[in-house]
Amino acid sequence: MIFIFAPVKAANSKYCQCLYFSSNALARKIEKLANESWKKVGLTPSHAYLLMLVIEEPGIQPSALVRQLLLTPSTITRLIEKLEEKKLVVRTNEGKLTNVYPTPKSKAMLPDLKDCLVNFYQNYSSIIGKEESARLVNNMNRLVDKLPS
Amino acid sequence: MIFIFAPVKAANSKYCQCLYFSSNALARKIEKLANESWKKVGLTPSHAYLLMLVIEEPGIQPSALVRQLLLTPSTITRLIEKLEEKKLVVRTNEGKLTNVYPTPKSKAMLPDLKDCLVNFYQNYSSIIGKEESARLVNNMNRLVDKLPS
DNA sequence: ATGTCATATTTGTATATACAAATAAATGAT
DNA sequence: ATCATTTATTTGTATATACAAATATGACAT
Repeated sequence: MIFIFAPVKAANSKYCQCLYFSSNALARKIEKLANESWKKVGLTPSHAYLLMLVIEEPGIQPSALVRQLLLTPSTITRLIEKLEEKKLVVRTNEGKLTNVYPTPKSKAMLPDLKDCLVNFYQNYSSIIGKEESARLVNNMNRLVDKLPS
Repeated sequence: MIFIFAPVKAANSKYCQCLYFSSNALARKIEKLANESWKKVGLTPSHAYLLMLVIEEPGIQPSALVRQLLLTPSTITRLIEKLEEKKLVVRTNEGKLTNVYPTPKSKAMLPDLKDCLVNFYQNYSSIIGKEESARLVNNMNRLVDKLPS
């Protein structure tokens, strides 16, 4: 295959040997791919992951979502707010705790959400290979756990 | 070492086997580490990388910066605008092209910028190891180049 | 009981990034 | 020469995320 115009490649970048550069470039590309996969349910991947956790564990608290999604408390609140606007979750307050519950509407969406997840997985693993992606995911997670929070 | 409260770990997350989750979690942590390293020059890592490219190649055009940094044209424009406000670069227009030049102020900063780069590299490689990080960076770049733009 | 500290959540604000559309200039075909 | 297409850049707007501060509640020692 001949590229008349040079394709934009990380390998062509001066800073491609820097972890900052590579991890960001990768995350942005993956994000784009994931957005495609979750378009069918009209949610961003983050909202969809959070919603799936809520459906699987009704009444789950924001602090637990923080731990599951590795996002900050404020981000979790904002994600929940958006899902609440869309009538996909409801919040109840008991003392200082908040419980997040799915609605009938979102429970009915669960099969579609799982389809998106499968679709996304198949999508990226067809591009980069099942074993390779599994290996990379493991390496990345090891790193995440080593780095300071 | 005993953790009274469970640390937040990717391994504890339900979705830790998903590339979306892992790549984002990693990028966010790396971003935080990088922000620390570049605090000394008062720039975010993205601004600093862009600025270093401009200093190394005065007159470089936004389109070239897009290719080097794997960011979108609009993002590049916004980054340049901010550096212009800080009097670290200037722009000239010739026809449809734009040239970006460093200022004396930013040229004087180059050693500090490189220090930040070295500091960042030493920082993360002391945490995760030189070979391991190099290997990971290579894997990530291979992926970036495989994924559709 | 009271006061201090820790925990859970939300709110105000800032920021990097992207998409889509707009603008402008260059190229090429007829 | 003129018109359509491509290329380069900017602008308007939206969004996910985070930090810092605010709020509220619970726990615990005295």
